[in-house]
Amino acid sequence: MAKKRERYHHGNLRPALLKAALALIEKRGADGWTLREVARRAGVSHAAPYRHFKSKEALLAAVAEDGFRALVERIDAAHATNTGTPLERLEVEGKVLLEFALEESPRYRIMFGPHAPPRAEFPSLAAAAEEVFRRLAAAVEICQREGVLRADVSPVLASITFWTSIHGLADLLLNHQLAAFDKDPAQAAAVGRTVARLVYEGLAAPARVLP
Amino acid sequence: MAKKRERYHHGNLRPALLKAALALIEKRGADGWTLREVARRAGVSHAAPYRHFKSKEALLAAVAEDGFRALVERIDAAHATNTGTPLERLEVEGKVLLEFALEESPRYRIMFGPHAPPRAEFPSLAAAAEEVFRRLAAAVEICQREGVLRADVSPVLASITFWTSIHGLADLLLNHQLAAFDKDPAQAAAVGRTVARLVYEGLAAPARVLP
DNA sequence: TGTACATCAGTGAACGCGCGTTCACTGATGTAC
DNA sequence: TGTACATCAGTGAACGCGCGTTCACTGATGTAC
Repeated sequence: MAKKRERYHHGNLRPALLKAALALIEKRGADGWTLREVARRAGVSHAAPYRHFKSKEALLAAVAEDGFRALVERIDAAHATNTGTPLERLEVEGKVLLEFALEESPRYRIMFGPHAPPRAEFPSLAAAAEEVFRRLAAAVEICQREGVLRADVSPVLASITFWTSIHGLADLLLNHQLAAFDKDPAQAAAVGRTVARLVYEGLAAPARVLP
Repeated sequence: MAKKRERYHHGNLRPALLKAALALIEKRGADGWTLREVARRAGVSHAAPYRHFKSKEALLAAVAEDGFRALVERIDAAHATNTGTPLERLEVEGKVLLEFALEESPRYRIMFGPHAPPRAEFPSLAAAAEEVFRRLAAAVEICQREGVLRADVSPVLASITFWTSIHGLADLLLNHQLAAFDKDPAQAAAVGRTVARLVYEGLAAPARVLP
């Protein structure tokens, strides 16, 4: 931040730009941020980023890509310390997803929000995202095979339902639509657990007997 | 559009600005749009909007407020032609919500997205939003009282779960994260029905007997 | 019915701003011999 | 170990742009008498 660069060559500009962009997006939002200010923050002229990214959007895509990789790492790390039942593994993935959304909201928004760069135009971004979805789908499918998630719907639809609940909750929290739980991340996590339980068990009154 | 205004006074500028803003947001996104272009589209100088809105954000808040009113109207209209069971009424609200999100996505985004104007600063916006939430919460509570939704969770948490699923699905669809269902609104509606059923009945395998 | 006048809803010029991108350039680096 | 030279990663000026907001203004409207 404060330290003035004295060398002509930065030496590490690409990652520095990504870091500066993330910090700036954190401050100004997924739009709001400017390429010139990113350069300024990296202590470099405003034209320098063009040596590393062909456009502003390409930089944004790289930020998103990094985000997907970080998310995959989180998931894998959580699995590494927790080799439980298939259902527990699915739970862990949901938990990691929600935590990531809340703790790394600027990145999350760039990965999944309206400003997400078009995956079709950035193949390496698409590949990184694929890695996340692969893990999700696999966990759901195993649960279905093991008879712990209902198997009368396709894995895709089951995954979507799962993913939908997490994303919906995360997004409402991030957009301050659930004002009651805004302040307190612990509260948010508690709501997450309850919603997860309700989606798993169903909102229907349990008294009903299945035919 | 084409018709040139000849009168000095527009006569109906406020609603014309709101309409133009909505159309522009549709085209350019919830950021992207500019006050000057809205004025241009309304066939008026770029300073004219300041007679009706104290700032760009105030105009945006008015657009959101209109959106909430339109949503309330939709809900009430749907209820008027359908006085079914409490559960059916809840279903209808969910359906209307999802339809609104998909059909009026620009408005929906401004109402619930990251660019939603802060409700605290725009009391009439907050009031309009309140009207929607009141209806949602009421429908959920009646279902709980009638024993058709589980009553072992607070109405608030049940509502959040309901709302979360709808919003999550809507937002993922709008952000093109569910690429498979992007093209076809009928498909999207079908996914909506399935997700709703899954959330109602639960994702758990039905074989399990409750203790 | 006519008129004076306050008020309202527009105009257009101006302010100050910062943006994304391009371009010709230059200083630093690293490689071949 | 030294040096020529290609390549790389920066610089800074410039282009063209449109923005949100303010201001003094003016044309139109409507109201009181």
